[in-house]
Amino acid sequence: MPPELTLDEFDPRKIMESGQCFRMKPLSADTVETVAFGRRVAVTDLGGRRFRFDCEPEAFEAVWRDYFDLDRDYRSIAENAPAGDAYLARAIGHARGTRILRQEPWETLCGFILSQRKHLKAIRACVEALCDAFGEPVEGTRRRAFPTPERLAALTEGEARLCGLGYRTPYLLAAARDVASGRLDLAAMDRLPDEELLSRLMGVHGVGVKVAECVMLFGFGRLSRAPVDVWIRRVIDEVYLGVSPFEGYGAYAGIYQQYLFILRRDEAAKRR
DNA sequence: AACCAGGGTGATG
DNA sequence: CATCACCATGGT
Repeated sequence: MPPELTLDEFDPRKIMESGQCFRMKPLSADTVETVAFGRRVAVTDLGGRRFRFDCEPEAFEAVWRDYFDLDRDYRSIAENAPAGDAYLARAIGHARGTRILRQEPWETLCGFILSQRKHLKAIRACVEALCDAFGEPVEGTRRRAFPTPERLAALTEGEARLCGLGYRTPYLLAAARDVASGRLDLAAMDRLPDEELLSRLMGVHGVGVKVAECVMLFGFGRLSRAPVDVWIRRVIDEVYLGVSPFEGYGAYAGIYQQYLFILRRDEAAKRR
């Protein structure tokens, strides 16, 4: 019996379009599918805040409950947003239902290394190409897992480049070698304080502040981190007059950042 | 068909 | 430290 439950402030389709993950895709009007942790799940919106997770109950408890951050009270996070911040209030209204996924650090690191100077669609395409070419099979789907560090570390630059990575190819291989060699122990880094985690991640060739912050937020569950990308830079400049508001946003600054990002990006898209 | 994309690096003031 | 050209491909 696939788990069914009632969830507040949960919108899988919005999460899919949020830009924090690159492998979620629609199966139908009310169902999305993703692959992570070597498993596959399909989430169906049944209406009335009811959702079905198409997976084994053990997998739901072992992986997906945590992955989708289902035990966090996003309603109270929205209600406790900094007062007197009209733009943030609008962003919360617009992006409501988006949660911060707890993704695998390795895949998150690679995904955001590849994300630089790419649209969401293009990131998805090259991540999926990497998985198709070098990932292990996953039960219950024809899609494949994200390739292991060892697998990618063994590739030549020419092989990897076939997946459309462009000039990011050496960056990805550098990350793979760091992790495969043990020089970068992602599992152990889970316990590091924020500043040390940040500097370790930035030690990878091709990883700067922005990518490292994204990995912290989306791959290590550091919800206070607020990556500054081009969209957030515009929000800071246009709305907050050049002064970053994130220092005052507290432990969930990363969640508010995500809402601001989505609003600003979607507003720009509407203008075209 | 130009133009730009959830940036980073290395070289120069 | 601030700035800047350049990076390789794919989408629009």
